Amino acid sequence: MDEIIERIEKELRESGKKSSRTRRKVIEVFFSCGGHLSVEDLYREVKQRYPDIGYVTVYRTLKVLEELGYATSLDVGDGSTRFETALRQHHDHLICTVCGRIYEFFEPEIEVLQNLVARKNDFRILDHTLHIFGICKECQK
Amino acid sequence: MDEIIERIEKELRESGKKSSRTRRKVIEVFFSCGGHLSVEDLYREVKQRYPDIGYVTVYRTLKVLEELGYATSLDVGDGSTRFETALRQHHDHLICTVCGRIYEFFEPEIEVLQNLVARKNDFRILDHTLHIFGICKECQK
DNA sequence: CTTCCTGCAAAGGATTTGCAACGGC
DNA sequence: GCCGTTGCAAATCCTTTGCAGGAAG
Repeated sequence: MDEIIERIEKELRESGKKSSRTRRKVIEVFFSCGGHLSVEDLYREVKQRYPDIGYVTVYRTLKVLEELGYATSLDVGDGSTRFETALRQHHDHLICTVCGRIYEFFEPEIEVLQNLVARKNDFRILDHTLHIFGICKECQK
Repeated sequence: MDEIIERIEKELRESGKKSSRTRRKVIEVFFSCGGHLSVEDLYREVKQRYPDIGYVTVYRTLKVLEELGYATSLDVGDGSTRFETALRQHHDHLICTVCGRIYEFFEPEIEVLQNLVARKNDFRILDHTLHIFGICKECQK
């Protein structure tokens, strides 16, 4: 946990930015929460532990993390952007339209097929998102 | 073309809505354009042929079409929602991050694998979106 | 002491809503 | 005539920006 933050702070400095106390706190909360948080969600968590930190700072910190590659934004179609930590292996999402929960999966075969499709179309892949919307196990009961 | 509009108008009436001249015009333009239009795009097209139609009506008409299943919204990550006609077979998208062009593809194997993933997770699929971002053939030159 | 960061308020863009007039059935 | 639709303006939601003060290097 601390190593991650230190690595990020090091990269921040290397890219001409600064590592402030405030920013460190936001990053710390973000990584300790872990889920698929909206800015709103993260702000709420941050506020609880550090009441003096403002909304805009959370936004800007997430943006910086995304630039450095430590956060990934995803659009689940509910109007607000979600962010997740980008330290783990690539994965895709099962999104429950009833409760909003987000589950992750990784299917190597699908990845392979995507590359195939790209090659067939002379398309150079930079990124991809696969979102499966539906009803999760819990909500089917 | 006309059959489609008539089918939609019939469904509109059946679902307690109405089929007005204005709405018909918007629907007509939407289907004649065909691409992956933003509300802005469609509004511009509509305005050109029927200057009296308002922005909000385009929004609302697209929403109605989506409800009835004749339009699908997709988020390509550029801030505004795109809409496409939903009469064709399901397909996924290659989105060029340089020129913004959107290409379509369909890979049955991927569909099968998605169903497999869902089954493994006891997840009932309602829908899915697979967006591959990258650089298209044209823009690689 | 220069540059970046912070927090507030204010601006911005996309989308939705309230409301009075209008149009379909 | 009743109820959905239209168009305008205003409101709303999420996100970004301007700016003055504060902190980092």
